[in-house]
Amino acid sequence: MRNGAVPDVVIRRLPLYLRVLHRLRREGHRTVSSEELAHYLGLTAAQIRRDFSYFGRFGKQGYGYEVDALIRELEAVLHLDRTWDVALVGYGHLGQAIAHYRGFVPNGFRITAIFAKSPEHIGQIANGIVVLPETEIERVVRELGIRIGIIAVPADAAQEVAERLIAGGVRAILNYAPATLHVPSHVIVREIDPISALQSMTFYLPRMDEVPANGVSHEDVDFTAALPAVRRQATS
Amino acid sequence: MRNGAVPDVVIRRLPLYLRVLHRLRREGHRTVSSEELAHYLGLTAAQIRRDFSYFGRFGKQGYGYEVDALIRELEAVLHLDRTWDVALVGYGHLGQAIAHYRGFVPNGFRITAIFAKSPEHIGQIANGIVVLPETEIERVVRELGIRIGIIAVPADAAQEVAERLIAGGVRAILNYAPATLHVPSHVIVREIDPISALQSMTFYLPRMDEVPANGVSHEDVDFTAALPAVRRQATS
DNA sequence: TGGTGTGAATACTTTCACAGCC
DNA sequence: GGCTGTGAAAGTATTCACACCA
Repeated sequence: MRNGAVPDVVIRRLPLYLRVLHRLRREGHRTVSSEELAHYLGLTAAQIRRDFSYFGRFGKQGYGYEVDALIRELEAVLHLDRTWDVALVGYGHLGQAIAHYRGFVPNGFRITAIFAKSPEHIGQIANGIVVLPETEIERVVRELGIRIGIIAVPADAAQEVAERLIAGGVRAILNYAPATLHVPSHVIVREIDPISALQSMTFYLPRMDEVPANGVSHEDVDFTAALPAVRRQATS
Repeated sequence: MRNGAVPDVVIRRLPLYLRVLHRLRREGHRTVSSEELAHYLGLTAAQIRRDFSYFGRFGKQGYGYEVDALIRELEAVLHLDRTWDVALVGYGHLGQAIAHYRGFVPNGFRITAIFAKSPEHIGQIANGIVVLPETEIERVVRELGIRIGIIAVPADAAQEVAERLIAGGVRAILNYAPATLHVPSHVIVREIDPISALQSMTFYLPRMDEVPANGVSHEDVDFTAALPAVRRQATS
């Protein structure tokens, strides 16, 4: 296993493990079993043990995993034992919301450059960062050594922005634009696409507005014996 | 699998097909081949034909697909030949951005109820909708017959909000909170999680100069096989 | 005893490759 | 000739089930 490739689907689960582990640590748990983790995440214990096994033997038989040590291991695997600078492109409604989001820093990311096209946005200041014109992307990204970009521009501008980011040295793109980016194979892209997520859920909803006569009422529902919907999806 | 016949992974691709098809129609294309669609989406032609084959025979041999007809077929499959009402819970930074997003309506969704906890938000008006207290969720969602909810509250409030939405009749949840929701099996959940997306990409980024001394390095990982945005490059 | 790590089995997804039809 | 739809094959991912160990 050591020399083999790690499936991307495994990599995408690691941040979810970290999220739960941080919560457990906050709540004072010292150890955790694969069974408990599975419960919290709506996965199976075997899957969690298998996932960890790609990277090492983090557990102790008859005991489980030490929360603290496991966090350190997984953060090292994901290269989260440092802070990553991020370039944000787009400063409309969405871009501004992203620029002001307080969740990046505690999770290892820091927006250190912001770019916009519209003259009304350029020169504004967000969290102490001056919004620069998009023509500066390549130069600034290169000078700051930024490897991660967030695209929050309209769909028809996304490809061009991606190319500028990549020209400046970006290797990972978080794409909020509803467009498929065409990038070279050394660049990774993840999509944030709420419209697609909604549109894929309506498949499972009956067309009619009325609640079926035999529908399940909430009193019948067992929220603790979780069979979370997480299992039927990957990422959004 | 909720549906029993069609894999969820296929369902999640259908909105992407629709997105490209709408663009093609806007640009005046009358027909399209699986090969072209594959190119635009970074998938393979065989995969696209296979996906469509779960729902019918939409193409014409030697010819391809009629863009217009294919859009209608896929929208019918996804139950997008109507408008879906959506309840939004949370009216902080994120909730407000969602409430004002103009992309829902042209894609079949309309926010018709908004709920918040904080007294400073309750009573505000967004797009003509009064922000109601979260205690009203169950009653209002039931009275309006809403089946889709968007959760944009802090992680530690998300489970309770989900339960209220479900109690009111919601069957599909778009969850922006960084928390795993535990829901009964007749409810579907999709996650919007930019932090996890970022954290899973850093795995593939070398830490500055250094290559991990042991463990799996990014070169061992076959992400071309897992990442659509990357694979297209090889195909084209 | 309780829980890990992992071969083997199973389940799922994608791709190949080609018959068939326009 | 060109392109779909689909059996069959190949490739991935998950789950089972148990040896083994603290």
